[in-house]
Amino acid sequence: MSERPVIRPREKGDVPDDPLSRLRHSASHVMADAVRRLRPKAKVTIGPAIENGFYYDFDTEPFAPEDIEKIEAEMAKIVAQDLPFVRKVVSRAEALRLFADQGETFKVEIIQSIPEGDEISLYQHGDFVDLCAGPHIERTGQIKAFKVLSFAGAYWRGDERNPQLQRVYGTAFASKDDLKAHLARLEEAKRRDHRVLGKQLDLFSVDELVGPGFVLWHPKGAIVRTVLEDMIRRELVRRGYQAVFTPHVAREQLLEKSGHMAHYKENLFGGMELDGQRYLVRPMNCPFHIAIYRSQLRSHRELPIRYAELGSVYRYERSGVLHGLLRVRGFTQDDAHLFLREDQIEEELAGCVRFGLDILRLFGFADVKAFLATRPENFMGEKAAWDRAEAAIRRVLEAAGMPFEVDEGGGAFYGPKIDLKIRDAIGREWQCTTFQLDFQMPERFDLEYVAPDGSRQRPVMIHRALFGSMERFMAVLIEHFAGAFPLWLAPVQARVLTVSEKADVWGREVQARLLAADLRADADLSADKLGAKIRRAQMEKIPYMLVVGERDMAARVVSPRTRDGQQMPATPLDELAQRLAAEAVPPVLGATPAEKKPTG
RNA sequence: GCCGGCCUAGCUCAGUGGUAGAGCAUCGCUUUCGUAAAGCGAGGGUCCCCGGUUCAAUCCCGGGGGCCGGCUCCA
Repeated sequence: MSERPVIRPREKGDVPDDPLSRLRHSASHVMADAVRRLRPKAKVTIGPAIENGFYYDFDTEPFAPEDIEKIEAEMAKIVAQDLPFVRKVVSRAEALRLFADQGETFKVEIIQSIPEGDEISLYQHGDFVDLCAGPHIERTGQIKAFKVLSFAGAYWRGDERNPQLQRVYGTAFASKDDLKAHLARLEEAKRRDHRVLGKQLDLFSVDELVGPGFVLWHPKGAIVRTVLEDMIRRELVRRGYQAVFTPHVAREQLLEKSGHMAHYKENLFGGMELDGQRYLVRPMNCPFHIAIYRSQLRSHRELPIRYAELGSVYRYERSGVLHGLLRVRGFTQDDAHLFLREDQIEEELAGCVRFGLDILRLFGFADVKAFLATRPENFMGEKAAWDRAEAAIRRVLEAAGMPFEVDEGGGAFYGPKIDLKIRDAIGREWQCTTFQLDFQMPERFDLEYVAPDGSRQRPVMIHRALFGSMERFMAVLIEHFAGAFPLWLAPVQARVLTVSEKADVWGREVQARLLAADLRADADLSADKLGAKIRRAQMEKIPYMLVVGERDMAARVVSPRTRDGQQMPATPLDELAQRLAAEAVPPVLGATPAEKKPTG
């Protein structure tokens, strides 16, 4: 099963034509004009509006950071001139001549790729003419709020075999306030960056010596992960899954059989040869679970079989793509493989979707969208089976009342799949959960079960992961909660803060009582003043700060304060311990699962 | 992998062709304090690594590594 990428909002294909996109598209023309004024030799290519702004790609020398202001200043002049955008339809020959004369070889290439018979239009403002389908705003003066954001290398037509161009990113909004709000959102996202918070909160690190893309979970990060894992394990049992453990290394033949050697070779990690045998570190768990399935003859009565494992896998990812916990080279999937009869597809998928939604809701991810990827050109297996499977998926999603989009032909060659996308606290979308139907692996491994009539039948597989990977989900959670984990997840749930040394005895007793109530509690008995202790605890985003001074000690109470700065009335220790313990229990999942236990 | 930027104390960052600094953290002493930083003092550096230029390199040049923004990729 693949670890799915983050879906960063991005336009592709169709040209959007809402007013804001139109404004941004026009702003990209103005930017291209500005760059051409600054660098007459720069060749222009394309410059579309995108989700939160626009970009334009140029064939020119790389830009330097100080070019941002220069380009902005030049753009401001063009805006101030309030030039009209003029549309003009020209013949193919005219267009070709115009851009060829200017040496705009990329534009010439674009014109040549426009289907014969399509209208070719130009948009001009001032002296700047661009090949463009439009539409645009009326005048440059309408661009009231814009900003050049960054530079990047980008390949011509997005193909890395093509020359690399210089991309300039910018954004534009209808008003200065909107722009300001957007820049504030960018700041907020930066503030929540899991890489920054991971360091500040001492959750994890990546060490150059250990290797890029390999995560070291520090004690506090390990607590969060353990809580998540415990919750998963508990739910797996409730839903009829069986936990298995399998090795992280295997003989090369296993991955040859699974097709990974052929289809996944460039991502395989660390081959080694021992005793004349070649071994590889695993990039996926499925072949191992399949090996367990194959260890004995299976009856139709046993199905569905659901093997689950928090399976660590290693994949070589190109160095430039690594990113915090979101894109790593070693990670642990909350993986499971279901082996079923074809007539069980619908019910099992429904169970998977329910399971996934239940889990996601625990973290406050209520806005979940599904994406159904259907049969691609080079599909494997029988068309009729695909049709049945896709129909089953649609029924499942409809029954679950889930909005879903269809990605026609976007499925893997071995089967259709469903991905769930969640929206986090500041509106960004992430994809973690995935369910993939697989007709191919059972074939490759010649999996069978004995049908009621005694015949040997081939099972279908479902690969599924709910968190996707522990690493990725952790990153999403850190950013979603901005590091302030809910009580049940917080590495330190409560910290005792003594006002002075005189309360140390009581402070220790309070901590002991909390520990006895299964709370993750520590105590700050340092010689610092209370204000400093509070500040430290605040920065660690500890949910409860329990202030104890001499007054509290005398009354056998504690004075709690929450991390949102709220002071609560002094509370007797026992009462507080019970209350916090009750509040710290991991949330219970929804309806009792309907899945039946596999018969043993 | 590709384009660009960056790498200085544990962390965040100043800085210079003549081998280096701040704040926080750490350690010691003083302070015993009631809701977001008490005071004083001390220790701490292969200025990412390897080569080159130079009388002299943390600084300039070349190569390598890592990180960051993108691109490409993510069966």
